[in-house]
Amino acid sequence: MTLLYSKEDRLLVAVDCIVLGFQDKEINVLIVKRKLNPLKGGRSLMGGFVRKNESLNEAVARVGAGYTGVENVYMEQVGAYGEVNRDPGGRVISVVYYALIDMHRFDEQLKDRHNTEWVNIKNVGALILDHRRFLDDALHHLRLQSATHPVGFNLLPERFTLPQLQSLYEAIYARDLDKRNFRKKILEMGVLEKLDEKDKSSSKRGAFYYRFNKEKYDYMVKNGVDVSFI
Amino acid sequence: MTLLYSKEDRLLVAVDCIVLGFQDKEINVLIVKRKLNPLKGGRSLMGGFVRKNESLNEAVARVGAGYTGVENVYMEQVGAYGEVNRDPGGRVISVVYYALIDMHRFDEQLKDRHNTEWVNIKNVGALILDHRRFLDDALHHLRLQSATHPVGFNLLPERFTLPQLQSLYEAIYARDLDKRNFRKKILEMGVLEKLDEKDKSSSKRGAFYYRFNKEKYDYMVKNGVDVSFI
DNA sequence: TTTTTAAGTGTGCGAAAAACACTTTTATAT
DNA sequence: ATATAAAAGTGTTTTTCGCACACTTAAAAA
Repeated sequence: MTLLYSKEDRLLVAVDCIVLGFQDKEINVLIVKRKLNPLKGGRSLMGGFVRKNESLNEAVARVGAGYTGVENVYMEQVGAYGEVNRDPGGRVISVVYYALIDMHRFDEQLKDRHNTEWVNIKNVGALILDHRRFLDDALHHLRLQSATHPVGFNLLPERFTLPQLQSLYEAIYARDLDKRNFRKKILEMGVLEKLDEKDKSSSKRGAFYYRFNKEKYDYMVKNGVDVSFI
Repeated sequence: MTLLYSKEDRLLVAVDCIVLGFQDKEINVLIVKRKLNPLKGGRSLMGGFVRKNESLNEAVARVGAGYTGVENVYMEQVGAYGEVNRDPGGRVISVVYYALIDMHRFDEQLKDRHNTEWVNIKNVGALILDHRRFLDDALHHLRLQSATHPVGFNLLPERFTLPQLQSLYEAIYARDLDKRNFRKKILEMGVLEKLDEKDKSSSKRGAFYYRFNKEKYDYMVKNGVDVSFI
């Protein structure tokens, strides 16, 4: 069975995991100082090779969890990159994903261990190989995805306020949004639950917490109600 | 240099090429009777393995041209699929693309040689492995892409009529469009050139030929004019 | 009790999308 | 020559949606 394709070339397949988080009105990406040659010490995304007995999804979840300590994370595939000489270390096909995590769940201890740091996406600068392109493509994908699907909530804690949510979308789209229009539209969709408690950390008055009702959203989608996002 | 990653597993990497064409108001996909085991004789998309010294793009162009005789084809990547057991013939990562071709350029002689046939996308039915999912994902991608980019023209000859173009978009979106609204919108964009000649093949009156002016479109995009499609 | 600061709230206008039906052209049939 | 048939071509009205816009409220701190 495993000999059927025996004459074909076999290649290294890597996954690269772009870990994104949101804090203080900014989107941040986890950047690592690369541990191996070539380009040891260079600023890099988190990558790893796909093993014979794991799927792409399993591989990227493994790599992501290794650097963040967070499991069961929302991920999207950006695409596969396969130029012959994209990696001077060898012929490597790279499949790129981005992961959206709640930064509060990030395991800070892993930061020193792996030499990672959170960098505001506005200030990332150059990265090794074609990683800068991976990041740009991922952010482009995220913007498209955010406009039609409720993916942003994965970057927030379970309970969040409307000002927080607005600043998240402002960070994703890199432009200011009108407060009244934003609130009107997001509340009209009917997938946010207002809670009784307030977050007082950023104002005297405090802002009510909300929660995303995924069950209701899924139900609406299943029944053909079109729920387009912001 | 090539020994740097020597301990890592190497995998088979395939490209699958979904060849789409348009004729008689219908979108068709090229389906092949598979030549090799396993699943020899099954209804399949066109695939091939990526060689050590070719990029993904080169591989898929090679595979596509082998079955259609058409080169320099518009292609889009759909994604990479990497479940461990997706192919009973071995551990294969598949990177899926779709190609949009003008069916008039298709080399009919290759049809018999490779046992291919054009099938209306409405009547494709079951395919081997996860190819049915590849096709569904590709069509989804094509719909999104068509709404924002002028990709449909790749499915038409250089000269086409507005009724043809409309029926193409109707096929892509699988719904009827209003003739007046369609024509108004597409002409207002200012990227179609009306020619003097008429196509008389489908009506007594005849319909004027048009041509897509890619240079003008690119110029408009470069200068920030947003040209959204239908 | 005054001040400060962010949270919260409603309306009106303009542009774009969607609905809608008749006229024109011309080959073919009578 | 005239009638017919069949698809191409053409504008206007209505509706919807996005976008601009400014004041009030709550509550801690001074």
